[in-house]
Amino acid sequence: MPSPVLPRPTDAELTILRVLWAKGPSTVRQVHDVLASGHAPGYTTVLKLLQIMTDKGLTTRESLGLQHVYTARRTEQDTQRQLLKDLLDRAFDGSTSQLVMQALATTPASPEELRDIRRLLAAAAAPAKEKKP
Amino acid sequence: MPSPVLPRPTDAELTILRVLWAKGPSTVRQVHDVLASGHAPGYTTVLKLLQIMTDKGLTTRESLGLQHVYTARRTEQDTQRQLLKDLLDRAFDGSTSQLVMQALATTPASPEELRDIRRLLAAAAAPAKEKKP
DNA sequence: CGGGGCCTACGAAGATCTTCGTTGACTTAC
DNA sequence: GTAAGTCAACGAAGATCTTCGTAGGCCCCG
Repeated sequence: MPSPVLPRPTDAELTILRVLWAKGPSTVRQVHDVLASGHAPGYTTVLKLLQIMTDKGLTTRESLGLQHVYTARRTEQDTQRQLLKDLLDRAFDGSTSQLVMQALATTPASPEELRDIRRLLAAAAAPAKEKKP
Repeated sequence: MPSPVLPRPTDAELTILRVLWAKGPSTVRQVHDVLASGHAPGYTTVLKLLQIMTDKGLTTRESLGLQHVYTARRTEQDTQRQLLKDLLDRAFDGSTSQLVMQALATTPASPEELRDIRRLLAAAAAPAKEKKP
């Protein structure tokens, strides 16, 4: 039985996870190649991180011939929510509205983003209507 | 001139900062007493953290007789924005609207919060009216 | 067969974070 | 003036995070 509650991914782990989310299940080589840019970790570093993440339960691993294919265990959205929840508790005393306000104050959202958010707000305000038959 | 860019506070540091924000400039003793609950760090731990934070520039220190009084260097809001910006870049690919949507999806905001957010949205959506070229 | 190129595994170094024990200085109470 | 309490400083232990070097296995190409 894996762990029911997964730890918060560290910075380096999150970097790896983002590749897995973007590219889907990948080998160490594939992840490493995607990250190949200015300040990229070495191949064995990526390998080690994926091993550790698999130990922690953040990823799963299957053998494909010689290589191993790693898959993110939680979706990007779930992880985003976990990180937000964590930040909410640690820095915003649980106040979602404060968090949202600071977020909007920090980066002036584009009109499209504002529209999206407004739409979401409308949905959040009237969740009862979303009942499925 | 101090440091132009302060490091992201760690978890334990944030715990201390929250006390400083809530109570204002405080001595080690005062911070420690506020934290006195189930899983609170010892006195010397709080002291050490405040020393480190002062080294990093997260706090400042003045002598008051024998004791030292520590003050948070950045406001709570500034720090919240820093943390949000950081999370935005690390986990949301810079998309504020995605972040806001996840935040709202995670914790169903209360009607009051929704109203606050809507009001903020209105303000954010119409900043152009303030500008008169 | 033998070498070069893949791959995983392992261990360990170095950095950072969190914690606290101990020490020595000063202050107050007897 | 001595004892008990409070305080800052220091060092170091233990945990975690990030990085990589090295070793060994497998495969293909000559």
